Amino acid sequence: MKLPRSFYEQSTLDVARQLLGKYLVRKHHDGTTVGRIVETEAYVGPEDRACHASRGRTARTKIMFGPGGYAYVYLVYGFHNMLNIVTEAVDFPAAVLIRAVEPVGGVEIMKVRRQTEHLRNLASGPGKLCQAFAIDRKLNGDDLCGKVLYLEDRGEPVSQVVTTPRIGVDYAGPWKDKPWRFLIKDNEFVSKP
DNA sequence: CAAGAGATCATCT
DNA sequence: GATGATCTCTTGA
Repeated sequence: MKLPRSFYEQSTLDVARQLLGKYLVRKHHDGTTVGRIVETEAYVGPEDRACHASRGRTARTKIMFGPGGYAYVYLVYGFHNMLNIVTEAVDFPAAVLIRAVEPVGGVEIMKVRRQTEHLRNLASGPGKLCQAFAIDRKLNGDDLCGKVLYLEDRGEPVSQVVTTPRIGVDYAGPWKDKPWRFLIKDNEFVSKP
């Protein structure tokens, strides 16, 4: 049920695709929050200029050079935390950004954290999702095979998957057009169609 | 509803 | 010193 290390050690595009329909579980002293993943993006290796690790191994990116199945959490724009799942083998830097989930458990906690009553606005975007699930940089490097933050397979197949270019990476030159964003078709909880 | 501005800070040059 | 893997609010039809 809980996804094992071997799941994360597959190729990044496969992991990004297969994460759709899986469940994100976050244990916190306020309570547990659970969401069904409906949108992901792949950031693949040293060549991909949209991937932070394309600028080399630094204090921030070193986690991506480690083994799969660890959390890479960082802050963008001074406000928003982004949750990524490190993939592939040691020394191949890659990760999958979790962009949106459908709220499933702990919805009341999410409403308080997000200051909204609207289910569709709780976790429909990478920054919103982190706020709803109380994920911040303190979770950077956390082991997803542990007990605080992990993913579950509940045996639910995903009907149809759509791919698009990734969001917000116009600076990435030829890499910006790669169809490496994955969404569940017609799902109302994605960040944008 | 669509478009645009502003917020704010860790990270790398 | 510049720059984001974003969000929210305001503005104007």
